[in-house]
Amino acid sequence: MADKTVGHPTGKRVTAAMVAARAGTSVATVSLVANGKHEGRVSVRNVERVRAAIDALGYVADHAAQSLATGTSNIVVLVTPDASNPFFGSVISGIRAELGTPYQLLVSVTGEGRVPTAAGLGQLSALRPAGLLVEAPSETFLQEMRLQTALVLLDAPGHDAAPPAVNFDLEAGVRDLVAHLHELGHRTLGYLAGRTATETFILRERMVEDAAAGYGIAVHAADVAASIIDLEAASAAFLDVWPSWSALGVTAVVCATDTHAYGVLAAARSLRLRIPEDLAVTGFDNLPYSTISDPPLTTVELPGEALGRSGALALLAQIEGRVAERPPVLRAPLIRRASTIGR
Amino acid sequence: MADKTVGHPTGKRVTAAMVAARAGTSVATVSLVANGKHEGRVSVRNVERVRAAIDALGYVADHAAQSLATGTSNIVVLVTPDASNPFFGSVISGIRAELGTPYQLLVSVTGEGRVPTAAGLGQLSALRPAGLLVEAPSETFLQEMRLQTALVLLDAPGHDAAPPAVNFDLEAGVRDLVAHLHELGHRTLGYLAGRTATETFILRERMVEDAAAGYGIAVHAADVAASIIDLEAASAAFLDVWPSWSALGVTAVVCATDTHAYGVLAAARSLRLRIPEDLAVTGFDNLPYSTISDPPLTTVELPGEALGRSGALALLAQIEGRVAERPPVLRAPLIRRASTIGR
DNA sequence: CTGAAAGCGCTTACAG
DNA sequence: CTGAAAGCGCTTACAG
Repeated sequence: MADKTVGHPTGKRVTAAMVAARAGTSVATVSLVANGKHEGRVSVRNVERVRAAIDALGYVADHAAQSLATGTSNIVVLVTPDASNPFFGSVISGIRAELGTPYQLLVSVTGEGRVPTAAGLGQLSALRPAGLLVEAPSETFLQEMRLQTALVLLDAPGHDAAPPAVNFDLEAGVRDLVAHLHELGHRTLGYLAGRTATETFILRERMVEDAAAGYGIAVHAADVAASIIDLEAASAAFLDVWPSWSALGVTAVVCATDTHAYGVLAAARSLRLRIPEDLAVTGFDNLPYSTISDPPLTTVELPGEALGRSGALALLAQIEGRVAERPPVLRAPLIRRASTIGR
Repeated sequence: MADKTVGHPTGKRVTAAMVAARAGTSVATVSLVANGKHEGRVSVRNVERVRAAIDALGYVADHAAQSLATGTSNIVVLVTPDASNPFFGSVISGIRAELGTPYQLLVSVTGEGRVPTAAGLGQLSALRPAGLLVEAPSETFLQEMRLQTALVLLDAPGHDAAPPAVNFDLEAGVRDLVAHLHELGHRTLGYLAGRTATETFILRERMVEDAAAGYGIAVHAADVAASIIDLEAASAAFLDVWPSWSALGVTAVVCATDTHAYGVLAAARSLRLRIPEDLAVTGFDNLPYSTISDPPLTTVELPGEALGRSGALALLAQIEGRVAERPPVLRAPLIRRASTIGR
């Protein structure tokens, strides 16, 4: 395996022409065999010779040439607003698990939670990707985005038609969350969110407010002045808003992500607030760390790996022209832990 | 910005020929201007007309054609063994911060902590990447890898010559860690590691053992039977090994990563072990979660973002043929928290 | 079944 | 300063 390049000086790129020469066929035949399109078109003898030559030389079709000739590529691009959130890692895992080897996953981080620029979109389009997966897109992004490429949205509530989107069923989870807090006696909530204009975050907040309204619970919102999801920024934002929230009688704070909630835990500790006695805290995600945080975090679980998997499957169906079933809506159950119910 | 494609039916890819037609020049001239190689070679008038046409049509050079013609591409590939570790996210952030817009970052996860296959390497090479960043490579990987591409290793201890590698100065951090544990009275350590054959993990273990030997401290090692860095797998591994460690008199467990340490925290809780009174726990990474874990985690900080930044800078120097200074060795300081010193 | 040839959309000597 | 043309390495009708 390690000596694939033996027989040819290293540094020389192996081309179809070299394979053809060795196999004693034309380049066309090499292409047919290399792409498995030889059934009934290439003699068994030549198929074998070409295969042997491919193996011996370690030939892999040049990606650029191939994609120029076919007008497409085997690159799947994941556009994501934020690489630092660990939720993102599980989504990648899920995508890769379903995508398999024929495709290369290109992660394009729009950066700092911002919308990709027109130039960025141009660059993406210039790659002629086989397909695009766009995570938590903003409204603006969706408008600017009109590529002629297979496209699936991940966590883009309100967009389950065209392009297809894999979404979470936040409704049930949020309802359970608010009911849970109500049952524990909370009547005034704080809601801490990131400042990104991402649909899914806007929706989380609205859903919490709607559910709370049903119980006559008041909700006071505050934004984290950071473009990415960041524990320390969330901490600072909470320290900032706590005096006013405290005066308003806030007894529980619902955070847009677990990471925000961790920030609140850290801040609350520095304020010597007891959790949940003085303040209950909840998140969204159910990151693995929520089991070992102090205290463990009550949260609405968002299955990132499943999101990635379903998205990849939907995209593959589209790429390969198969009839795509409507992507699933993923359950987002409430996980009750000590940050609301105590130990 | 949103109507860049106005004037031409959407779905039509804009080519240099279309730009040339509109500007009234040849394609060659378009190429020169688009690539900023027009100084003293294209009349001011034509530069302007081409630029106007490029803007009007929203032209972006086709990536495949460009890379076929030039023999290279603007893709930088990050090869990483594990996307689920949040440490990885900070490395990506750092890389992107330095790489800037001219390059596209392609993240190739070798998957499950394994070495990439020969086929995988072939696929990478077929992309003609501008450069490769390889995170925590295994020995095998380095042997199979002989691409004619700019290459920088990240966290590849013992490989700071050629290819260049950005490494952590683990020595000092580990020495401080072991001294710290010794000072607290620990004389028998457990060492919990992942099973991946990654150099950096092997080195961490050896360094701990060496430092411990200096103090006459015994070290008992155990492996997590999971190919990726995973809290729950680490938890299970610890539950498995604890009876024997306990019998051996282990009073502190050093973990190869913070994530492993979180697993130990979770397991210890289920065993009702008090930390650090019954068992001290430490990690490597200093993930943000280590401040809000129960208890907060003593750990050797590995600056992931800085790793990514330095790696990207070294790679850019190589790509652009600049004289590269030797990449820095990054400090990895010991962070003392309650998981060893108590509250 | 087979191969010569056109074409994908660029870049880059080259001749003018 | 300018453009015609070759060439990058494939794939795919097409003619045989």
